[in-house]
Amino acid sequence: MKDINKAYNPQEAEDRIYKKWEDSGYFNPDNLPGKRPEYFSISMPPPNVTGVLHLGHALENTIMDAAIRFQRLKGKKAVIIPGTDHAAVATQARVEKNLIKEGIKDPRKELGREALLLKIREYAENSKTIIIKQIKKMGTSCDWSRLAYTFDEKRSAAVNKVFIKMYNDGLVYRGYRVVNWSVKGQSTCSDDELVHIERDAKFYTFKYDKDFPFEISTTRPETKLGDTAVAVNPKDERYKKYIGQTFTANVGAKELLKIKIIADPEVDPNFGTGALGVTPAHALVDYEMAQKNNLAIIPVIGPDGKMTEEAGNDYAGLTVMAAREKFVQHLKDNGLLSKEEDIKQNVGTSDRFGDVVEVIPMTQWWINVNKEIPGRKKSLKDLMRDAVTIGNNGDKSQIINITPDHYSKLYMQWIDNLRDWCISRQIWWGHRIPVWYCADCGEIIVSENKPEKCTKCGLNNLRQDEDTLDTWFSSGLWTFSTLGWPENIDAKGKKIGDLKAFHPTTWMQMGYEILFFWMARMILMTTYILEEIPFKDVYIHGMLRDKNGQKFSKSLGNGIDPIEVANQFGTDALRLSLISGTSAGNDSRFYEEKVEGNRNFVNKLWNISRFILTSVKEIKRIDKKPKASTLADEWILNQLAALEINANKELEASNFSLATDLLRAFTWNDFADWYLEISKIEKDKDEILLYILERLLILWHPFIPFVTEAIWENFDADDLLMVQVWPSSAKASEGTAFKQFSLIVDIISLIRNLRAENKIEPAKKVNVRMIGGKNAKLLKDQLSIIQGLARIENLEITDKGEKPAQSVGGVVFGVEVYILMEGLVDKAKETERLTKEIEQIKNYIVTLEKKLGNQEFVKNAPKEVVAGEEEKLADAKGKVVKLEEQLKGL
RNA sequence: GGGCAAUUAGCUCAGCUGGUUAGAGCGUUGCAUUCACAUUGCAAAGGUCACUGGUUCGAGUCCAGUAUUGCCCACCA
Repeated sequence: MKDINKAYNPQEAEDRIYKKWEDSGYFNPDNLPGKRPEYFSISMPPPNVTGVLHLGHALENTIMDAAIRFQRLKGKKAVIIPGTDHAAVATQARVEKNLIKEGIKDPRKELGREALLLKIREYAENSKTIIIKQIKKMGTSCDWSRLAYTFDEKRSAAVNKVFIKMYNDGLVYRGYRVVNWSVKGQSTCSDDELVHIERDAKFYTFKYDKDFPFEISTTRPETKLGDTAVAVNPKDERYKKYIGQTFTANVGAKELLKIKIIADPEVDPNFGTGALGVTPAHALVDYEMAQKNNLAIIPVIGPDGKMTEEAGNDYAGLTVMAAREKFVQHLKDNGLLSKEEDIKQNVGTSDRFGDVVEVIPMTQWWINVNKEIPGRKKSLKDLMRDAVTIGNNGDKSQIINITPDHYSKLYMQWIDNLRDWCISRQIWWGHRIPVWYCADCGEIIVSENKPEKCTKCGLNNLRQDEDTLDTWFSSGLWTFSTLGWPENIDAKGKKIGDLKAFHPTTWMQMGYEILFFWMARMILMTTYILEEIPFKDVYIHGMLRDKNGQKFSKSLGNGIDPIEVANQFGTDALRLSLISGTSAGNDSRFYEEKVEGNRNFVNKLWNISRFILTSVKEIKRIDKKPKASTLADEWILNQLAALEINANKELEASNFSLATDLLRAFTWNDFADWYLEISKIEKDKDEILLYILERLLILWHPFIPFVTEAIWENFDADDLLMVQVWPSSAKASEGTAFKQFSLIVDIISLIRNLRAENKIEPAKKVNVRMIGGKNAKLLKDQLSIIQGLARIENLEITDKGEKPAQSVGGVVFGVEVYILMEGLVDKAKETERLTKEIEQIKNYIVTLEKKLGNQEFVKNAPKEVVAGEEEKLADAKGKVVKLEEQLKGL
């Protein structure tokens, strides 16, 4: 007899089993056994090297791994390409913060570029090591031989290539425009990197000077030193006469302000005075108005967050707040300020550095999203739209399918609002922009490596651009840069190698919070570079929250370390907790009790196996479906077949939670509670037990890979569980076995009640003549009654007489049972219900037939309406047939 | 201001294209347990599917409106 532990011990099994998987080489699709014509590839969203994995990562790993293990079992060439992300700003910000804690006041100044980069690299490498270890702990079956990093040599080469191509196509340009500037981080950030917060502000109403004809209102008086216009609504009678005029105003700036009165329909006449002071240098809207009206741009705030010389001697060098106070004082002193109100204001803050960003005009690198791509007749924006609507290049097989569907609306809305993407950053950790400036002639050379000499003047006084690229630039290339782009494009421009084998990737999962950051950028980059979509299906998962529905966050201190949970309850229990009871796109709560319950389930499965493996005569694999010799056998095999079909269906549709529900119901309720109990009485079920167990292990494997593989070790199998063949039943019938069985259960239930009420003597044998035929749905409960009975030794149910007419019968516990059909207690009720429903639908059919028989209707109604009605009719008729069959079966 | 979602048992959540008497896990209550499993078993209680209308032979499911909650976007200076 096998010796198997009483309880499953994940600590003992997990590391050993992961190593076994790794050693097998099966994480690499090239090593998978058998012919595998179809591929299934997943790019792992690379975790940032800013620290360790959190629960969200654990969720992602679980989802991805469940998907890939399922596909691997299904015989696909399945691969997860793993990797990590250098996360430019995020990582540098984190390391700088740490250094400041250690007492270095200004890390950039004190350490300099090289030394600081060294520190960050050290931190990143350390982080990477931890992250990889943690991913392994989660059981994720990714192909480590293809491990990538957004900042490694290959990915850097890809980044440079793409930048250069975009530059040559005129999509990347260098331009002087207003940017979002984090004074604290001393870097730009893109529109998406802003987090809007509401704060209290003062709203001032005043005149520029005493000669100015009317008042304006603002929350940023200090920026008024750089105003070059006032915008009013063209319909506003108060100001109509001024439109087109230019006034000069003395506000104390370096030069007199020349204020042109311009008309803009966007100006709300009812807000403030209805006149808006336009500061092109320090507000995006104002900047856009300046572009339209050809206005001067006067920066009065510098990148250091202090007032510039343009602001005038009184203000230059002051911080923004100090300048504001001073300017307001100036207005008060001169009787120019007429109102000061408290209002709520929305401001953008840097998501990484946390400070309120200043809008400042600067020369930066941009990606033009509206310009036509040479030879494509489309802009990048168009490509991004096409990918989720008509398909890339109008090819319907190149449509990205987003689950849940409504996120595609959000995506489209984002594209509509998309402006040119500012891609240069002034931080140091990241891909340096491959652009060289000639100090002698000012030539700009775009090149991957430092050119020997200037292409224009021939001198070699070249300096590389100091800036680095937005981290999402490299992330956008992820699906193809990890598959060997650009080497894997041959001379004819055809894909070869991994790129051919696995791109477009099959499936992608991500949280909705990076839909714009990442998904959108991947679509942009991939459709542009490869003229292909990056992935066919995107599964959007929700966010995990704590027990009270709060977000997990460092500041709240409610974080849960997934590794700790895995250590305590086992990785399988953790995985099951993350994936069950959730649905795509919706947030879910995570709490310990849930994990505990799943730990219990994992243990249950372990014990089911323990029971089977220790009680069978010989542990062996059963290839062919065993023959059912009793009703119970027939029933459970039928249930299993149904499970195989339905679990497969749900998994194909990425309904992970539904699949686990089905599996759990079968495993615990049908198989353990019920069939195993019967097997203790009805003997000789070794084959069926082993057959079901084997299949159950495969079906469960995508979700709880460790325990299933651990149990599998007891089979004398020639290969790992992870590469077995996914069972696929062609069909399951609800056939007679199912019905008969539920009837038998009902009988036993009735007898038990009669005994309990002393209507029959407990020891007396009974002849079954009728049944309390309630409802098949109660089956579950009734099955457990059987189990209860199974423990009563003296119970015997027989009908030694001849088999009654109009009866069904079968063998339970080795006892023959016959049930008279005519005595069904609930037959009348059921008949009534069915009759009523049939009648209802028949009425409907008559209505429909009348409608379709009406020539007028058929002639006048649109084709699809008629077709729809016909479909409804067929549907209804089918239902009647089904119901009538049911009625007959009673 | 614009948009997207959610509202189902005490709690956390499922419920696919409308079709038997709306489900699970946890929790609660009672009972059992030398049996593979106390990380157990059995049973019970617990729901006008937010509200109001509509479509339909039939609505938790589709539509409209209301309320509440959450999220995203946005230049009210």
